[in-house]
Amino acid sequence: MVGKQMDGRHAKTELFDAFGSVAKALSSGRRAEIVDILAQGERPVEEISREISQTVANTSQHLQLLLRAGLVSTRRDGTRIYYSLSGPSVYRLWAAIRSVAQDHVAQLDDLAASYLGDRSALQSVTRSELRQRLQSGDVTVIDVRPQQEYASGHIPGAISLPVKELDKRLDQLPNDRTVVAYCRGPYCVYALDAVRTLSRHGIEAVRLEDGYPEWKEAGLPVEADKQLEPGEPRPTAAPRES
Amino acid sequence: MVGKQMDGRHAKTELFDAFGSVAKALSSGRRAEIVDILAQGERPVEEISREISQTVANTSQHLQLLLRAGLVSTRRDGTRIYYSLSGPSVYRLWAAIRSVAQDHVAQLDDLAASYLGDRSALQSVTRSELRQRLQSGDVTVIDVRPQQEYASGHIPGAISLPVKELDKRLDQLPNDRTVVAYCRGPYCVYALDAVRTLSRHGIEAVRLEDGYPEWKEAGLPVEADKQLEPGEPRPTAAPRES
DNA sequence: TGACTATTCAATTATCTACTTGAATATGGC
DNA sequence: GCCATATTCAAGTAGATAATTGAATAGTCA
Repeated sequence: MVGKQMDGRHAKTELFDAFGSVAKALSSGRRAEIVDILAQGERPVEEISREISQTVANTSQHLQLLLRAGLVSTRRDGTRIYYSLSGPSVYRLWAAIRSVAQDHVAQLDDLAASYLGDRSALQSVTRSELRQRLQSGDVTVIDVRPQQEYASGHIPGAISLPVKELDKRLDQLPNDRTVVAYCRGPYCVYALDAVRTLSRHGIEAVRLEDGYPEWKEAGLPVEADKQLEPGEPRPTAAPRES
Repeated sequence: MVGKQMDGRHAKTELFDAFGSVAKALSSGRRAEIVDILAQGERPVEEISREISQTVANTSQHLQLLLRAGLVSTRRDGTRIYYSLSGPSVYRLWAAIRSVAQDHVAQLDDLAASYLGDRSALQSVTRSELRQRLQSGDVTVIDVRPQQEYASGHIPGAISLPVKELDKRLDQLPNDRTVVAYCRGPYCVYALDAVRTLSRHGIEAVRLEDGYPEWKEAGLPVEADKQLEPGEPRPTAAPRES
């Protein structure tokens, strides 16, 4: 043989340790949050650190661990370093982890409820339902993530209406059509908050059952604004003057 | 609200820590090996400990960690406790980890080569190829895993011929038909060893590109010997007397 | 060039992990 | 009830991990 049965156990240990190191990269809740954010598109360190409520130094260390493990890659743009997922298999791994947690972690529903609030009163639509209703044109779809995430990829036909601006821009929404809100995924509060806000203002609103990354992963059509600067004119909701 | 924005960060931390704990369960190479074995079917502690070359006490602790994390469940049968994967999402998670490692861990090919040996000379067939050739009946398919694993599920039409017995039972194989060997999955040595052994003896042999769990996961037909006792008459290769 | 900003590095701390060893439980056969 | 076997528990150790703090790089822009 090729020197393999020489020490099969040692080689097997090293091989499976390599698989273990991939899992270890996601074994920290903070790194799981990072991957969830990067699933929306690339981000510089400082923004990630704000999202996960950690110091920049600590976030940088988490990111470098993810980088060494191969799950993310970097791109320098001037003084900023943008991190992104290395490929679609990384997102699929993240989705697989959520799925196991959903299926087999007893407390998960409680934890989700205490972060997301009570979802029982809020209606949701599936991806295929939304797709049909988009084609027949009888809904307004809003992307309630930060505009930057909308810019790096969104559902065609959706308008960008970040949940933080929702209160100020309610008048831009029709009140004779159902509004469908979507955000980062099944454990993101934005769409839920948006639906709650809209309902409170008498606008019929539902949410997409999961988020943009799941839509994209399912192979459904997506659209991106190529080069959008930070504080740029961006797609808005229904034009005021109409 | 429902007491959620009271401490959204704390709730988010706990939720994502729960996802992290799922990944952490697979962050040890030894536990990854355990999951790979349990993907073949349930197993008692002592056998698992032998497979992963660890003491029974240490293996037991790994298993209990997997149990607490929700990835495995147990069944008592007399004095033995059989561990098994809690559900299909756990296998999918394991497959997702391998896939990320394959795509993004630089040294993986080297590690795999040093455990599995040089695969370049050995032919493999895909699942769909194998399925077609099974239907046209022009191949002999052998399951080279330990017979117990064959018993708890195998490809219909395959015969059990554990790689450890292959040398003694070569005469049970036809030498006028191609033999297809399969085993536990893409990082299992058994099918590779079997193909090498058969080729050395002048029998045309190829391997299935991956293993039984992948076949089953793909939704292809499977077959199981329901209640098979440990040292029982088992399905054998071609009958001697024919 | 020099001030400014984004990111990384280095050193430290408290906590956790994998594995070992030896003893404790629990079940089934006699 | 008692022995044998399978599994778990408990205590200990060496090494790893997440987060903190403060300093060091490496680009940008005036």
